[in-house]
Amino acid sequence: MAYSVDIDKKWQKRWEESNLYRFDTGNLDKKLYCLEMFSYPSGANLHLGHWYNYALTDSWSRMKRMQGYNVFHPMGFDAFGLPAENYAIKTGIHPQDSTMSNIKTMEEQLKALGATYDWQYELATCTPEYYRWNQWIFLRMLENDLAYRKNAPVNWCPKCNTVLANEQVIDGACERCSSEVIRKNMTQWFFAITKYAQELLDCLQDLDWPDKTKKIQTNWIGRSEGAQLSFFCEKEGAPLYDKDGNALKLDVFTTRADTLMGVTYVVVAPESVLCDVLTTADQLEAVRSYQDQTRKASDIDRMSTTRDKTGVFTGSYAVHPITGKKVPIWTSDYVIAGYGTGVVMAVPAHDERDFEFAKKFDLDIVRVIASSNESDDTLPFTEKGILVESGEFTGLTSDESVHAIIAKLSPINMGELKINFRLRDWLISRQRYWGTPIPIIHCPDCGVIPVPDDQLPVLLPYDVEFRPDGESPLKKCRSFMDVKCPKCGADAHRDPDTMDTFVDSSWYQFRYVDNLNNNAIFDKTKVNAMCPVDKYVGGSEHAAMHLLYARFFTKALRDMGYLNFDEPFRSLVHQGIILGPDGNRMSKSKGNTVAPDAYVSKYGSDVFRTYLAFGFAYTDGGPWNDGGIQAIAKFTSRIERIIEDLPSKASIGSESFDINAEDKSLHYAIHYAIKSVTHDTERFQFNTSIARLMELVNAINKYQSTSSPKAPLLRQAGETLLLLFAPFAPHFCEELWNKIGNEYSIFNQSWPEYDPQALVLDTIEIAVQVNGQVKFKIDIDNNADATQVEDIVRNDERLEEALSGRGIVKVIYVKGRLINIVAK
RNA sequence: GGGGCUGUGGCGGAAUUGGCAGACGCAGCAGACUCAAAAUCUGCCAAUCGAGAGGUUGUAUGGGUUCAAGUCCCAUCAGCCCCA
Repeated sequence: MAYSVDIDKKWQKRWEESNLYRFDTGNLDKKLYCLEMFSYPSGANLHLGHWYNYALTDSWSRMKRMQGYNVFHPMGFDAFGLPAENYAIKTGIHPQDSTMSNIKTMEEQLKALGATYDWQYELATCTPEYYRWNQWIFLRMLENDLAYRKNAPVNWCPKCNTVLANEQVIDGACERCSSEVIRKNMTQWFFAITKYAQELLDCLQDLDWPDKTKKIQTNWIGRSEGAQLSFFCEKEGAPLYDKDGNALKLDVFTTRADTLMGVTYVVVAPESVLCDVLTTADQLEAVRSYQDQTRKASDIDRMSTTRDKTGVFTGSYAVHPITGKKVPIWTSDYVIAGYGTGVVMAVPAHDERDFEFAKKFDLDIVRVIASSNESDDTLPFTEKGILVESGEFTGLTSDESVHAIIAKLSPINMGELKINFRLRDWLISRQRYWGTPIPIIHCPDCGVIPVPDDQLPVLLPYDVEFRPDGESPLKKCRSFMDVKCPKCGADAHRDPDTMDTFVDSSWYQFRYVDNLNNNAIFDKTKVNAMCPVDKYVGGSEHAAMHLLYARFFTKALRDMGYLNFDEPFRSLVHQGIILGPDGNRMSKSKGNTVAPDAYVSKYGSDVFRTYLAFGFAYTDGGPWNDGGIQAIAKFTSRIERIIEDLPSKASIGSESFDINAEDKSLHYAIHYAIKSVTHDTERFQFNTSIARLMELVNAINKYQSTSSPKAPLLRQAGETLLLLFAPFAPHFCEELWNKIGNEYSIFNQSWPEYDPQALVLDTIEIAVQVNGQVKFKIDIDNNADATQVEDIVRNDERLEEALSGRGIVKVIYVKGRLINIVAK
């Protein structure tokens, strides 16, 4: 029977019945935890991106299995999230119903892919058995001061009366009704990821992760060394005090404390509380209207350096900590409340944005830094240099002056060296239904009260109203909201928000290991034995958020005593993106999508999988090409023919035979294929692995047509070919392995090992270069050393012509590759 | 705006990490088998000059380092991705 989707089904059934992929919990010494990022169960079928990620990582793990590793390869579903809820608003179909039915479909399709998943370890984040532990972690974070509440801005659509996620805001407008989105403050929950900022940065270097991912995280964390300086302030002619009666200080963070003497004004973010405090009665109207205006701008726009500068004077003044001089306090949207302290000292002479702002509003510009090396220092001059016009600091270099300035300010508590991180604490509250309820009760008397552990899970209610009318669905659900205070018994209400779904995916890699545990989040011993994940594969779009959050959770759980390692994912690979045939990202609106199902039913899963392996550089991806899959179908039928003609086991006698050159060359081809396929597959270079297998097929075909092919050698070649190809085309190879009378299963066989001796050739060809340019080639003995090779070349008649009269200056021999003659 | 990545034949892509550029495949061309077609097999296939042997140029562009650069450095151009 020729290979088809029926062969797929036949072996999928057999594998399942024989529990071939059941993980062996008894042999953890050789465990290997291989994990792909789990998927969101969307309505559509498994798409090409899923196949590309899952099928090829499966090939990798199959090789590992054959190499003797006890591979743990689970699969699950990232099942909470916005799309299901939006779908419910549109169609009235409940997120739970649509999600559960999508999961069912995807399970079927994942099985059709023919992967080695052990489905006993499956999980779905939307089940109470899972999200209960999100709540449990939240409570532990709360106990350990890693969770707290504060006011933070949300995107608010005034027409829909609802909070929008960032991805629902398109060009500053609501994706549903197109009205302008504004920023609005709400009290929300945060996880204190910034407490781990330094460790998250420090541990990066030891991870086997792509450099660019590490770089993205480094930038995301954004460590900068600088100073925090303080300014007292005056409003309506009198000093300002805070609520404790101390003089109010404006703290600013700067990496350029050396420019302090050039400060000519101070800027506060319009949305910060300080802005309201500082605004004088005269300026109130102007500031209010400016605040309204900036609520509409996104942070990205606001940080743009090309944007036209806007701003308003608050009416108050800051007092320079060294000169005592008063400088005006402005508010402008180029300062953002969430970043640093929300206040900056402006030094227009030495900062481009300050310069532009000062020009526009006619503020003073005072040079305090001059070039130290005669280079052009036209203002704004943003480099370091020598201080000028800086009183006692004049003449110091920028670096020296920072220490001098801090030395002066630090004793009076007006300045200190400080490290600042760009990383912000993680806002986890979502004003949404389809997520994990936050296990908090708000009591009018006792305040914020955590739900006791023994009352978990706080179940997400099923009967809710999805109509968007300004209230989150949970808030309208009386049966959910109304609750007694666990402390005093008074009427209280639950927190109406749910958690960001990144919470779910921050620790699922640990839950897989002990997914059925009803008494604990997971067993510590099991997790310590099975984790961290040895190979993690998923899209690079998660480089910053998911991967950082999961690292944070690991460290937090470690410090709370629930596990004892530092990092969740030891080794990481990102697959590329497969584009439509037109080279654009696939999308329904462009009409360039490619659905795997049609190809799988036409050619079988293995042809499709192999094409994915062969057609692209795995980490790059690239445009889909229909022709390529034909080539793979042709390739598999060539293998089928080779295997059909393979000498049977019985026909192979034990008598020895003389080895001729053709035998030797096939023997070489076999071992060369073993070596390169092993090496390339290990590194996720699937395309070259398949290329080497094609070469082996070519070599076998060539050998078959020689005068006296030897049966044992042919048999060995055929079997090796099947073993090496099995990870890519598992059903196909299992079928052929069975057909040639070998025992079930091919995946219980050992991965072939190459014999280095087989790869040693008697003679090799090397290139002869003159000044780096190849002139001719010579055959040399494999063992020849540099002097012997040089002799051969010097005696070669072609050399004279190549030199064309020049003399030999130097000779460089690169063993087995080339010899370069430097001539003049 | 900031940050990151990529640039190699008609196409997808290789290149032992600084050592013979274009492996492997697609498409194309020529041939074998066939009454014919399909399938299969064999050969050719970067550009340019040359009948040929062979020469010259060539990895986005311009410079640089090196005995040697697709690979390292600087600048420019183009495309793609990310930004709580």
